[in-house]
Amino acid sequence: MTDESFLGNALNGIDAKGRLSVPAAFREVLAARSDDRTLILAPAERADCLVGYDSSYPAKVRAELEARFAGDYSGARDDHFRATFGAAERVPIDENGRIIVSSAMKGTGEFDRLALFWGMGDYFEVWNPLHFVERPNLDPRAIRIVQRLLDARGTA
Amino acid sequence: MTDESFLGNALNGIDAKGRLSVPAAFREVLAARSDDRTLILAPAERADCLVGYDSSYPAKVRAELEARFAGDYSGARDDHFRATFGAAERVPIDENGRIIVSSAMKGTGEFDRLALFWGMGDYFEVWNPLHFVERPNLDPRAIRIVQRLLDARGTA
DNA sequence: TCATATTCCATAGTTTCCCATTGCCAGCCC
DNA sequence: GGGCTGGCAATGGGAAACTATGGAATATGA
Repeated sequence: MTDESFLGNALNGIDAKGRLSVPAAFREVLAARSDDRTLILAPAERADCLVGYDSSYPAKVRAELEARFAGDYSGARDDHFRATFGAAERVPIDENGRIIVSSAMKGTGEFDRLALFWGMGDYFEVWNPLHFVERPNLDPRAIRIVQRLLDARGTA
Repeated sequence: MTDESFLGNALNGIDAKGRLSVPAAFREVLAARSDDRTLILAPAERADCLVGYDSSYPAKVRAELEARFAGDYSGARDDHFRATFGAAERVPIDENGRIIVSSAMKGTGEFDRLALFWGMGDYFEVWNPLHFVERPNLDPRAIRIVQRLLDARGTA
């Protein structure tokens, strides 16, 4: 089987109802990894963007966290679980391949009208493209890709 | 199979009669985990909030506690069991998806008019949102999510 | 009998579903 | 090679369904 990694990128619009098309290439990877039509969205740990996974992710993270905090009955353990699960969402993908970006996620990702999907191998990120291109220390070739996508949309 | 974890969050109102809507997403997880229309509410062990879970979960809690206190025949062990089980309640979910928050639980969770549901993977928490946002050492992104929810309600 | 608690019904605001439209790309035929 | 054509991806709008919540009606108990 082909290795199911999230590759590539796409710039899609968020409409007035909060609807956002998931790129077809990513939908295929999601379907190959777990066969229900949902994905998991969560705040990224080190950037103001979102991360997306297939729906097998919560079980994996739960196992990891429980191993890591085995025997730890402190509040720190609880705070970790809070940040991991309470801030994430399970989002269904509709017949047209779209998800609804809740207002909470819109706030966390600081989106306005556009969302940039960016493959990260095991998962993908969803950015406000305007933040992406201003990120320092990022490969300038990646930034140029996004700038061309923005230009193709008509400038902003 | 879809992994049934409690993910996400919701801020709902407690009305004059003590009625509180359980978020639909959590109701689905509860139903998937144990098909009766009730949930268990209990004081949280390490924070001034409540924890909620489906009715198959107490057995798991008991197993965990027994492992944790294996060989411990002190009063501390008994006090833990007292706090965990005696103070818990089984609460029915009505046709509209609501529960009644008893005055005991209102006191334990220190609620006034609003209740914050927060997913923790295997279970969920119910907070007075004003306490949640003041919790030190909690991920600031989680706090911002709740602050936005509070703002959306009209400030308090 | 009165107060308290519970069930039932009503409604407003969203959200979800369904169908239509547009634009792009690939392949095919001429 | 140029142009036609078919399929799919992304997007837009309207209608139906559902969530959260308020109030009224009925039961329950002191």
